[in-house]
Amino acid sequence: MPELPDVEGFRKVLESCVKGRVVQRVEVRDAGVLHGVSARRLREALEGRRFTEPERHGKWLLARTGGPTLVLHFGMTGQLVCARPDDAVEAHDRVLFTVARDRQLRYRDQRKLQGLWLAEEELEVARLLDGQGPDAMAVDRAEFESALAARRGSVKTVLTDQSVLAGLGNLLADEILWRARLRPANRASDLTESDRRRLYTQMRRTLRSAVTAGCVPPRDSWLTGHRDDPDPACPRCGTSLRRSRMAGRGTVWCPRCQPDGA
DNA sequence: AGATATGTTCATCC
DNA sequence: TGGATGAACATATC
Repeated sequence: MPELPDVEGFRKVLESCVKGRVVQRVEVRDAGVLHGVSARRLREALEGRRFTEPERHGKWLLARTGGPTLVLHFGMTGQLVCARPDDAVEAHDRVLFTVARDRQLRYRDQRKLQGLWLAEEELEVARLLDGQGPDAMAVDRAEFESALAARRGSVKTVLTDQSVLAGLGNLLADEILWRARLRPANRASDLTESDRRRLYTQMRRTLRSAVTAGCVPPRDSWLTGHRDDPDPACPRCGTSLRRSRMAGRGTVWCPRCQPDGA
């Protein structure tokens, strides 16, 4: 699930569910999601602290407290849900944060590919986010264009490289490239000035809608709405979509709308 | 049984 | 050094 729009949705969950509230109890049900911190230390560090304004960078989420910062990454299946303490605990609820008699934040994750970190100080936050490129939502046109121009790899690989641009995942990259009419395998450094401008514009538009939806919506008019069709057709021109694999990730594109570069 | 899945990291080869 | 590829991580579903 989680790409930038999903994580932005989780940031809003933090904002509405726990911001301004004091952590009353931390319950670690599966310490396998903790990185570099014990369940005991996590509890000691957070119980009694008040959550402040949460932040997001790319696919990383920072739950700040004024003291230590809880840093979250959701891998492919993680999510953050606002529940009530007496709601039944689900199989994949890994850590529970009770912040009121009727409010409990839950880190839920099936596959445990990523998880939670505790940054005791700002320097550790910086260390965890070290190597992340500019956030895809916040990057300006000039920065975006120069980041792309400097890379020789395929444009899809570059878009999903978190050290170039933070936040885009597999679905978003395919969606944006389809809207910008660029073939994923084209080299980023071969894009023309107008290709790059179009790509930036479409990235913004796509992100705006997806953030509103809280995910990359599988709408009929979007490429993403057809990824799982048995014989997918381009929602724009009806041509059969092509599938391939790039850097180990399933890639979908329209051979007609997204012409071979060069 | 095997392939696939929205992520990241590490090893390896060119 | 960059870039491409594949495996690994853990688990569910088609």
